[in-house]
Amino acid sequence: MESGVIPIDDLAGWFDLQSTLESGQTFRWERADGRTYESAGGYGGSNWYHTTHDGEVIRTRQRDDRLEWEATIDAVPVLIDQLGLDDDLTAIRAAAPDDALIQRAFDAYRGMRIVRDPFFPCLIAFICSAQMRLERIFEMQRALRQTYGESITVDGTTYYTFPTPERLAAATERELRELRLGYRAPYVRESAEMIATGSVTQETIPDDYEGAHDALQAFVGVGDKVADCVCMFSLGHLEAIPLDTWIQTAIEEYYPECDRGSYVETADALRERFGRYPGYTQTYVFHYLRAR
DNA sequence: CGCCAGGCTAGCG
DNA sequence: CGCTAGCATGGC
Repeated sequence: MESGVIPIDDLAGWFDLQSTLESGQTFRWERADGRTYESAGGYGGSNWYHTTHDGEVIRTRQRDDRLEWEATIDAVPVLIDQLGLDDDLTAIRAAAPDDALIQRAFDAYRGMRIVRDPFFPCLIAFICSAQMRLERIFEMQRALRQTYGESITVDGTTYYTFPTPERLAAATERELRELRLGYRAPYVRESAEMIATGSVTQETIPDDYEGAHDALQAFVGVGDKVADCVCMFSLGHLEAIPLDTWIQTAIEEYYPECDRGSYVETADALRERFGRYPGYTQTYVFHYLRAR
């Protein structure tokens, strides 16, 4: 394995690996101790995480101002791209609206960044996310990897890639239900099939946010909210504001005048309140409300 | 037991 | 268009 260090002092606005990976943005990084989501360690912990990318294994952990990595490739460009290390978090933090809830959320998780996941695993994870707790979404993705992914053994440890669209399309609904995907099983299978057959793919999704938000809903199991999650956590549209149950609660309690009835109009109204980087504000507020 | 969790689909008016 | 029943599973 190759290895290296990314100095965090070189990044604008600090970095926190644990809150970035355990805030419900991504479900493709496993913590080496096998646990997930705030259990054991608390934020700023120095746990190892691992994932696979293009058939290569990447491990990383943070120790204070050093992001250490070990991988079967040079992981630096992958980490920079997928962990948002190029985002100017100093400017994003400075532009956060002067609003009590938003300021508290940004202060609570300094260094949390928005991930950029590969398209297919992101799509499948958020199709699975409907009416599910974060821990269960993670368990479902792990089950998909271990059942349909390819195994890679490095230094005596076995890792699993995320399955290809073709492999998931070839699974049966019954098999997917046996992995406890519930009513999401046919959504996963059919959406994978759409990509495998080429009827809708990442390449057919428009480049602009609104076009992408609409086009993604051609997939089965993808509505306004899941489309916004894929826009933000894979396609880089940081103006997306997924309206989930936690954000709906925030609207009721803090921004009732933003409730315009429909999803799109409410999201537009909330964008006016969330400042220059709406997706970052949304991600911090979501995580703050959910994890407090 | 009931309620809820990063909602969506299909069917109706 | 908007509205709603039904949908799997597991934690509390």
